[in-house]
Amino acid sequence: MGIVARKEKQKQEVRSLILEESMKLFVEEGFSKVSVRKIAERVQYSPTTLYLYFKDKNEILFYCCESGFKKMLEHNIALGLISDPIERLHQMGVNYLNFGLENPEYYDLMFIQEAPMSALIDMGAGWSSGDQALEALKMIVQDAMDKGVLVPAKVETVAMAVWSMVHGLVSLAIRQRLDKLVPAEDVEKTMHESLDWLLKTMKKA
Amino acid sequence: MGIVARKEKQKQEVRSLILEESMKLFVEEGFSKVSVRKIAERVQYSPTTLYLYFKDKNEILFYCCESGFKKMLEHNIALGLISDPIERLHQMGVNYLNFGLENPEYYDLMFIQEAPMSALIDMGAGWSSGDQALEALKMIVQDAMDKGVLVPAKVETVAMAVWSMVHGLVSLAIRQRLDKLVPAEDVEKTMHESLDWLLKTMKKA
DNA sequence: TTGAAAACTTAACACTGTTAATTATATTTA
DNA sequence: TAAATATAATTAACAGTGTTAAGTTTTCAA
Repeated sequence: MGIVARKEKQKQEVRSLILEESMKLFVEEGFSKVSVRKIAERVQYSPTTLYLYFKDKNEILFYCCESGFKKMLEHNIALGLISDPIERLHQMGVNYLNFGLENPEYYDLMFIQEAPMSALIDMGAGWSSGDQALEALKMIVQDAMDKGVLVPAKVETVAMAVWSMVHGLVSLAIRQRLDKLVPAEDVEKTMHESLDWLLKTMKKA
Repeated sequence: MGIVARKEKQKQEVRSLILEESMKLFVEEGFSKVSVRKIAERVQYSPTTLYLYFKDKNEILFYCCESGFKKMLEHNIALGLISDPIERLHQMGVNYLNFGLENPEYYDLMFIQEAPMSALIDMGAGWSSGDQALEALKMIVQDAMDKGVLVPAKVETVAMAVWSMVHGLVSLAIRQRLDKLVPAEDVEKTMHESLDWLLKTMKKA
């Protein structure tokens, strides 16, 4: 049965190729410019062939999204070295802002577009990579409370607050809303100040 | 010159009709289902006629957005009655969450989609209704600091933090992300708890 | 070498936003 | 009132979208 294994491997290679080229298209032209036909042209297949490898466009977007999470997790590798929970949470926030601002197209896909979530529902699958990131956040918050540097509260409540805050910053920035509050050239600086402010404020006196 | 005035009035009536029907379409079918042809069918005009009244689809979206802000401001009318700045800020946040959850299609248009902002740039105009809402937020924050119930900080920094937080909550909820953190049936409750937590945390001891 | 299975493509449908050219309808002038 | 002119609205068309069904080519086992 070596032949069926090889075939399977080839199939996976085509799948990977499609996803790779899709993501290049994203980064180069932005979410709204990505179309099935353009992806097909890049991988040198007919547009309809993509439907032999993926259920629909949403499913392609979903898998791109997944690799966005991998990219994001890389940012957080060095995080374990920081022992102070508040400092670790702070650095996690800084990483989040930087990832979003440096990879707006990825961020859009992962947290703003509804297409990947629709695919997820269609597939009946779980949001494994996203869940992983959320678990990490909850654990840090829990740790901070255990060590008494955070006022005790429900973990989910605080985690939701922190996540919403950094997501709000990034998504408003990406969608050109924050420059209505401060001049465009001050947006990034003020975003970091807001994050600093939150961490300072929530730290137990 | 009575005749030219009447003509102008008629033109405005058609414009209003187009916008009204556009918004009905929004609420009924959602942002992604709104098309120039569907709007045209509703107002009983040919699709191309809309281009005699608006530059393009983005401009229609922009004006719909504007009336979304009007709707939002209505929620905040009773706000002036609350004298305690923290309590007022809190109620403003509650109103924001409720508006977003009750009018997801409007919210999408106002704060998530990029189309209205693109129109704004094309038109060279200002974000008057949005600016108004942001000014109100800044004033409350300033007031709270003046009255010593908030730790002094740059007003823009705190305003950005608060806005980002509530926007993060609403936009993550709308885009089905928050139910990855808590069960779907607990989302709304936990959103309010997060807001409560923030206000309690930032209040000067 | 033949026959079946897998991989891929072509043609088509029903949409999308938008422009140019054309027709119909008022309004103004002779 | 009739002809000329502006204004308003439409039809036809372009280039694009996601997706499905039917047909073709290629690959591989008997």
